[in-house]
Amino acid sequence: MGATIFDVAKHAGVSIGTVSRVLNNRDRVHPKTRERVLKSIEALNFSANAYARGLANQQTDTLGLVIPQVNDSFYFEIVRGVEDAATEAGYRLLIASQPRHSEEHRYLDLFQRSYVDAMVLVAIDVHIYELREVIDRGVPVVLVHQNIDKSVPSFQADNFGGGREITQHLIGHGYTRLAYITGTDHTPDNRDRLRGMRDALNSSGLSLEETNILAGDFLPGSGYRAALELMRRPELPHAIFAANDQMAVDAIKALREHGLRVPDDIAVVGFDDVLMAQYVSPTLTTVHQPLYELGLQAAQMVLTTLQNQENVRSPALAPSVLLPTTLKIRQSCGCKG
Amino acid sequence: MGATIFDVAKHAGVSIGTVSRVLNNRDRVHPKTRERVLKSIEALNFSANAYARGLANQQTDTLGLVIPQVNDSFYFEIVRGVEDAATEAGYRLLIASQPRHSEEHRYLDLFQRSYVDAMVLVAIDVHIYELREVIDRGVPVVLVHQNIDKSVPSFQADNFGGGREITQHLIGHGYTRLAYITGTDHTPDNRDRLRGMRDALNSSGLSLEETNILAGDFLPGSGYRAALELMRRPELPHAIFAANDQMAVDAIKALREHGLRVPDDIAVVGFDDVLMAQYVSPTLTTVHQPLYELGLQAAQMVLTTLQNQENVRSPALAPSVLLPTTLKIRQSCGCKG
DNA sequence: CTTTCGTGTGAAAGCGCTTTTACAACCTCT
DNA sequence: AGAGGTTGTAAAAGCGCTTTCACACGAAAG
Repeated sequence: MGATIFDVAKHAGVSIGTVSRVLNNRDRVHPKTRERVLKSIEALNFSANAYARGLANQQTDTLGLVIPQVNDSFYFEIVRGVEDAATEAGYRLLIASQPRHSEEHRYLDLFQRSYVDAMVLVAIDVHIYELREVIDRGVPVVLVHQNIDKSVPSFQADNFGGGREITQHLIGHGYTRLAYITGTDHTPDNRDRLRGMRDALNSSGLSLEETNILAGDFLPGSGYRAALELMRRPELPHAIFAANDQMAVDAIKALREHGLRVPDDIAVVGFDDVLMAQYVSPTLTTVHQPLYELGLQAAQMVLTTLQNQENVRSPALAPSVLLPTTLKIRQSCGCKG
Repeated sequence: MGATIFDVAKHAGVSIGTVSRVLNNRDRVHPKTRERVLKSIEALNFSANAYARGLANQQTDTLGLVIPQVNDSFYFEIVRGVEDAATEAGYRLLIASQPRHSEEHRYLDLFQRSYVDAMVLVAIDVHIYELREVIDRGVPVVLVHQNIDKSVPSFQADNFGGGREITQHLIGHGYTRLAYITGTDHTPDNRDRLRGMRDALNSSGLSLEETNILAGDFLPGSGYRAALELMRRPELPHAIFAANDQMAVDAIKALREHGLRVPDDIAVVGFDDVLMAQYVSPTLTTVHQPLYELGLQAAQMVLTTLQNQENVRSPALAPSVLLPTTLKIRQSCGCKG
């Protein structure tokens, strides 16, 4: 048990009120008194109990972060961004994770008890009315990698733009017959990437045949199966665009196992730019997502909202920020590596 | 602002003390009264304020976790383990990160203010006297991937055993001239892996020549340089053991760029079993570290200590747990893939 | 020399909860 | 029927802090 504000007061020969005022630079305290209090704080190695403070202040300087429970570390970059923003602003970071598509939202209760001042939700399936409840309580919320309602601010990578850009790149190679391996169907990530692909094709007078859309699920295995399926066809596409790197790598594996050369016989590209993309052979052309930035900016936004208390509950200005992706040109599309 | 215990009391027609007793299953409450209180809690959607509770209880059901600020996501698996253990035990997780070798320990102050009940420190350079202060305050601490003092419990991967095992495997291939690319010199990880390697060699009547120990730093780039250095020698070693996968992959890159085939001309193995090890070509033989388990068990241990308050401050029984690593045999050592 | 005003500080209430203390109400014996 | 035990509950103190309120003091004004 460390020293309390009471100990400091006694040591400095003042009242606890004065110590508190020194601590918070509230009101005016005589310079000499302040000096004395500061010395006592130093001497006793005093540090104000955040919980007592939270109770008295009705705010806790704590940011709640929810991330999906995934077995890869894809989301960790986002956490780093959020952590940096929180630390920067003098906030603590309380973390909860939960299964990606769980209906039960433990963290909502957790965060309510813990009185987090704001929340960042990463790729979490949540209903708008649950969020409204939180927001109406004065706790600003921001979504990352998810966008369920216009009234809740969100930060996402520009999946559409990324999908379009990488498709344009494939078209630039002269490929006209393209195939797409989908992610889980209902996710906006998957849909937007596909939309981007279609947009690029259409702009070039090309189109994506329905039969060249292969069902995948973002997980390893489905990329492999999709490639097998394509190889059963009389005619191979020129290039495959997989909704994420994991499936792209898997597809390449299947193709090579059947004697096809990538990118010479068929090009394959992915999405995400996971670390591994640089190390597979051939190195994988893909779209980089600004994960760190996403986390950083989302957290900064929500903390700023908090500081300008005014508009927390105003659904009016809920920006939906799209951060640009970057095309990472490597070997698997046919470019020199 | 949610309902308070006072609101519940009024709604149920009892005193707040009774509500508290129901909440904590303390003392006996008449079944009928309990029922009534429970209903009111339900009706008002009441959830006890964790901060008020923390203040009254002098404990906060919060576990503090410190992880190094690294730009790769290597430590994320540990975080998952810790998070699972915390959730399981009904604890919240407060996360702080800091530069790997920073002298300044923000988190100590942070955690003191926040009154975390226990702390898990991952790969953090910290002085024993700083920890003693914390521990003497009754906050149990456990170290992961670090072991600064016998009086503080720690969880580590068995780097020695892992280094020995993979070296034995190389020897089994018939390789006798081995080289080692070091990590940052002073880390125990690096030292133990090297010790393990030496041990295996000595047991087979072999030895590691000093000139075959190349200075690396765990970072990409140094593996590349070390391989270049080796290729300048009149005679190549049969195999290279790099202190981590990153450097191993980099070394392979350098070797291949100079026309050497891995593993035919020279074998290369790593340590860590990062995700990428499965995707490089050739796939990388390496040592898997039980990261999730490390985090899980460390957190479980520290929370158990907390529950059996007795021995928190007793330096007597501070177990130093070594979790076994697993050899991941892939292609880069010369085995069939 | 009294009145007014600003300045600095102490006393005390309150944040939401846990826990101790005290005491009614009801039983169970003799 | 009264003494002695249980049981269930209310009342109140306390956790460490912030903040309001009031007030003492000295300076400026009348």
